[in-house]
Amino acid sequence: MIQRQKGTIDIYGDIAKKWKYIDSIVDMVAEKYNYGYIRTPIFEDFSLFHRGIGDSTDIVSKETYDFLDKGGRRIALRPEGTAGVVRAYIENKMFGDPVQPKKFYYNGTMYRYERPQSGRDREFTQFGAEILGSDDPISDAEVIALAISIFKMLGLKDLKVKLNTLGDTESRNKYRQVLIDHFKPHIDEFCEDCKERINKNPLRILDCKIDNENKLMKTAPKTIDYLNDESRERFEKVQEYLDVMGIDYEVDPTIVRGLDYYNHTVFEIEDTNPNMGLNKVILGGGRYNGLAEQIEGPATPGVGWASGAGRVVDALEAEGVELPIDDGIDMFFLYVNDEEKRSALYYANELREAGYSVDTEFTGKSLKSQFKKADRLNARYIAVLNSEDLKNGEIKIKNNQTKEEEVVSAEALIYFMDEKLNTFSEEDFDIDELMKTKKVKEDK
RNA sequence: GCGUCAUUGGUGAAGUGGUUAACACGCUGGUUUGUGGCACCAGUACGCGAGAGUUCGAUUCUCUCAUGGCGCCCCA
Repeated sequence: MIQRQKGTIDIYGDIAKKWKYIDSIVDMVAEKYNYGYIRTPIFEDFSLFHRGIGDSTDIVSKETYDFLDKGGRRIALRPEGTAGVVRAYIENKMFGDPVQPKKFYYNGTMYRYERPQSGRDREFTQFGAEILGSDDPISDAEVIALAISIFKMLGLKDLKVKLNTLGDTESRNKYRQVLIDHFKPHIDEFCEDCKERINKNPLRILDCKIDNENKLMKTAPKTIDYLNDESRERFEKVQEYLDVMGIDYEVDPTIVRGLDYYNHTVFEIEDTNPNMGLNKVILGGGRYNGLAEQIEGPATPGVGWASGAGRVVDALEAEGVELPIDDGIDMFFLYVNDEEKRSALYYANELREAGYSVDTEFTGKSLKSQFKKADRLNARYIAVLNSEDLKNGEIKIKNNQTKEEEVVSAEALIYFMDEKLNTFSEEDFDIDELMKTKKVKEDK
């Protein structure tokens, strides 16, 4: 049997509804912040992700899903969204657009060639946002605000923003050296991986799970202490702007990005719910002023983030958030004979065009099993078609909650549905409650 | 790439080197010729991830592969 590829998943049924709902919230909130939807190719030239030199070059090529196409071109499936967006910005000369900065959001599948494990598949979905063309800290703050808005709108509550700065290249290099000087004399006390990391990417020692109790970790120098004035001021501004928007955050000196094009602001958002397990980070991002130049475009400052949709689903699960996913259908048509079947088809079609969700029997099973099916589909009403009734221009409709049955004129079927399903009841809208929440907002 | 545990029907799963692979849910039909969700009865794996080996005989033992879970590396 042909099975799906390692590290891929099929999304369908109720889970698919969740994903669609998340997508719709991302769209809605991003549009409110005036971010434009961008869709870049899933495959790109390998070198887009394998540019230049740096600590992480080996890693990037090791885990990139790449291949030679029939023309001998080296193709990579995109491992992340940012590089493609920056490439598109440059290639389409969007830097020439009079409205700057350009603000983008995307949502799509990404690929990494690695062994699947908890929360990590080979094909996975990320949504993300980028601001290109602004070096002002307001953009750092806004992009974080957008992320928080999306998560809040989804119903997540246990959110923690962790913020740090890597400073500019000068500050970063200085810090890097100080860090090496700090760990090097005692590197024997650390794990094998850290002994590697001190040469390849010393910042990542701070992330080590094995050595995190080592006293040198706590006494390790902090990036903040090695910032030059410009970098420090910028970091303070980012915090100031977050304060203005009332966004809680925590400065965490251990937040570090693996890739070397990051500078200045870096951040992560965690879901702190105890049910989350090991993978608490649901979003990561930062400023990448050097990236555009690395891919041979005009120097363009940028800041953005990406969030794994799978992790967000996990977070919703962990927090027990009930998504307002409308399941169930308005009407299910039952029939037995062929004449009734045609009527089912006719009226189902009519109701669908009037905007109702309707289904009917396909397999011609017993009435008993049709009732069961209607229940499974969570039908609010069941129409039991009967030749006798149809002759009189009538349809028997059963309310599947109350089990009450009434005979309705077939002509007035849509009117019947309008009356039953389309009216606002007092319970749907609690005006006082709405006003109360509005007031609280205004008081702030 | 490394380590580790797993893989039995539509689903959850039990199980043994040897005539019929439990049990439950579900599904189909019937009791009840076209108003169900209850109850009872019956049916429901030419098959135990794939391939090879050991054996008189393997779903059960061994090996290889595939996939999954967890962890490591790495994490954009």
